[in-house]
Amino acid sequence: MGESKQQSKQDIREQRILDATAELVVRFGYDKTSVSDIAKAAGISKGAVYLHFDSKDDLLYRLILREMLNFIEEWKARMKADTSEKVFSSMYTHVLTIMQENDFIRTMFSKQRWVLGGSFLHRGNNGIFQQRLGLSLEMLTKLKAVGAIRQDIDPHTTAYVFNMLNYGYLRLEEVIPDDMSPPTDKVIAEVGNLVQRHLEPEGDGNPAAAREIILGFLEGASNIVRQMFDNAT
Amino acid sequence: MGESKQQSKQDIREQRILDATAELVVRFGYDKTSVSDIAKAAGISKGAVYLHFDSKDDLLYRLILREMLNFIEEWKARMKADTSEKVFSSMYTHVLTIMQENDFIRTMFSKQRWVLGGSFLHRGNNGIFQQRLGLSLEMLTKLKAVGAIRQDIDPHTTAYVFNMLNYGYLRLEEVIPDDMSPPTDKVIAEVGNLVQRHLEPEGDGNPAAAREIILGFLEGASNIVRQMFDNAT
DNA sequence: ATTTGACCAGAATGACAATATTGGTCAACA
DNA sequence: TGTTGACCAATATTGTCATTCTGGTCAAAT
Repeated sequence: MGESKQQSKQDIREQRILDATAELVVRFGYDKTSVSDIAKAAGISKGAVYLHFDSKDDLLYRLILREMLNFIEEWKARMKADTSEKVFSSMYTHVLTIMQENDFIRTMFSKQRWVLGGSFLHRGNNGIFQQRLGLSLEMLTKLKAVGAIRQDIDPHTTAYVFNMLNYGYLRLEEVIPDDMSPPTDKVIAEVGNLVQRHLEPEGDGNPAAAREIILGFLEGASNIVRQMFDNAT
Repeated sequence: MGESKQQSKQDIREQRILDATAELVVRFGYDKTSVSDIAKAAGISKGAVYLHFDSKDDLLYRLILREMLNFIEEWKARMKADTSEKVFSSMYTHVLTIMQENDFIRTMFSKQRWVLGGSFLHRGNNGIFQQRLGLSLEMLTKLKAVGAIRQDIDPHTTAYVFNMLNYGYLRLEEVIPDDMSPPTDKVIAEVGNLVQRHLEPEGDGNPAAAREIILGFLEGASNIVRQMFDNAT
């Protein structure tokens, strides 16, 4: 850390390009967003974009990694700042809240194919999403091992059900008209309670141990993405 | 009950038409299914279809009503046959199971626009689905009033969250590859537990009262659809 | 050493005509 | 009486091709 000022200026412009891309991709989708549009939105020439990224695909790939990293870091920060004993509720409400507040993340996870566009996904970049299930599975397994969640819970099935919840949360709004939906913060709180009650063992459980495992999981996830990031640079 | 044999024969053919329609619509969608195809699959001429139904739209509308009625009746039957004390779990596992077993219902609720086709929905037939939320809201309100569920539950929000679960259940399989998904019956059981734990009040709750209300709700829903059915004939 | 924008080959788009299908009708038929 | 399938206007689909737009490059300008 502590790079030269020149490097830093390059970095700032790179971030501006990524910002512009995120905004345009959310609005129009990857396929309908041209490199010229991105350059224009970032206030530079098209050629300059290629000074930072190998290709349009590379640009999107790097954007996804950046947003995933931000997402996990934000999640970790909120978890650390949250001292509530209801760790599972906290964990879940934070994810949903961050998703709600980050346009790109939300759109990417819900619209998926539409936003990223067939062209990008049909190039083998599909696997980025599939490890989400694997990671939360591992976390549940650990939580069960130390007795921080009910013992009659099957991690694999539960991981899947949580993904159901997540996906339903992201997509139900397409189906239910706005004026029939309860306020978002109420929905998030309710889901938090739901998760808490489902996982919490009889008695007091073991919130401290659970916290450790969850933070460890986030740390691990963060490292994985960071490593993908470095490999791509 | 007890109609003439002539009437009955007409009815049988009407059902065959509806059966054929259901099968074709699930496979190809409403817009891509032609009346001639339906007639051919039902083993009659195209003109005969119009002896039973005013229009193609009318045909689909009646099919939807029939399937919804079957769905509710099946649900009611299973609830009556199920004497478990975990009423909420039962209620939910039965819905999911029926959905799993009924191609048309499952497809209709998950693919919606795609299956029913823009042409049908853009004619104001959209409202059919939206009262689902309203009904389960009413049911939760009653359950709360008699103390059969936790008192800190907000019926509106909870109804929405349950719809999230439902919708996620139907659509997640599009995103998670089959070989990563746990067996369906495990998922259904897990969701049942989740719902049970979320609604169940401290202590033993009041399963008997809950059963009554749920069955009453199903009865009401059944009647509503039946009335729509009669109005459309 | 940077940054640009004119430039290129290939892909996407849209206007249009030719063609095929559609939902629905009805005279002829059984 | 109950059923059919040829028939029709309206709509949807297909094939075409000139035009535009795309991602990516690179000589020229700064």
